[in-house]
Amino acid sequence: MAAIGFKKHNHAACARKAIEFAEAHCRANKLQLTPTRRRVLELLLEEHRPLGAYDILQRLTEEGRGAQPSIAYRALDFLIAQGFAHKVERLNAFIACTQPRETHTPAFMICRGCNCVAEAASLPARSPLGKAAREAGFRIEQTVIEAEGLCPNCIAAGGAAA
Amino acid sequence: MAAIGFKKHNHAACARKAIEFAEAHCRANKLQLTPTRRRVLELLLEEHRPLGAYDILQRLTEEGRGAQPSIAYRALDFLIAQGFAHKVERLNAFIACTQPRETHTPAFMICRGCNCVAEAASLPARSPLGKAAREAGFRIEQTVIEAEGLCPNCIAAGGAAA
DNA sequence: GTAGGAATGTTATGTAATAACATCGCAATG
DNA sequence: CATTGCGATGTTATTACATAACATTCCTAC
Repeated sequence: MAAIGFKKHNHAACARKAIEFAEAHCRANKLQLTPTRRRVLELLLEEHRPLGAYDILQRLTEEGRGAQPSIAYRALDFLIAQGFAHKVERLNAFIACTQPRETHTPAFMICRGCNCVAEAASLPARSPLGKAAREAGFRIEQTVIEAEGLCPNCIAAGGAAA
Repeated sequence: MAAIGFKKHNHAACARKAIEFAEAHCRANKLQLTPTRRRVLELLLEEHRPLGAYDILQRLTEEGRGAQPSIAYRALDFLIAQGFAHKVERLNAFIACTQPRETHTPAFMICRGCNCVAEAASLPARSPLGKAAREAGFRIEQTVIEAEGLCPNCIAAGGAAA
């Protein structure tokens, strides 16, 4: 839980924190937060919306960092592996992690009105899914938990056929 | 819960039941279970694995039912809308519903060892996600709940680097 | 008998992701 | 200081997934 949710907040500060966390994490684990990787993380942090890999690629291209899908996918793979970003399967798109310091299985709330996404921490073990898995003898390694609907702002606005 | 799980079972019987249910549902709601729609459902029911849209399309083509993606996607859209099938977002693939009679939000357990998938019924309202949504004022309309890991058979087999 | 709606046919295009292989730069080691 | 190994990039090509847009067919209801 503890979704940072759909409230306004200080973007610049949250982005700066995330970058600092990534830097520290990479230093501590001898990983390279290379310019492209760092830039992709910055791009994701500028939004609380998911970006497609090709949106990112376009930005990179405009900035002269190469025009091939691999460029974007490789950076994204790294960011995801380190927990700095997540893939939103429902949208085939990517989003910066808003709570990178905790080990977590992210859960997303995707607003179909304004296309924003909030991240919550899920606890798979406690969910009905976790229970079903135990009963079935299934060993969960990763989970995708995504809800689509309307955020409070869009509900208030009577947005998108609420 | 109540995953039909990873056990062996009578394929033919479960497929027949699902088809019968679909027929009845369509009759009751004046919907057309056309030959292509019916055939796609049958194809999905032959497996407890997800099939890609293009896998299905290939089968349809071999059977002389047209070779364009739309054919497959339209049939799948119909089956999904009626709850006879689901999309597994993680795999960009489709699977027949194993519990069509209940209104449900499906949850999937995807085995990376044998590529089989079991369906469980999730209860979004009771999950951590449901709680987070209530706290955030988010109105859930649809959920994607998917777990990836190893099924009991593959664990027993020491399968795929268990 | 013809108007409307649902389903299908068909062509084309758009979007997402990966494969495969070459190269570069750096750091550890002998 | 050569060389080997590895992680990161560069580059070309291909594969996979999905939808747009428009024509046609077929049934049914008026």
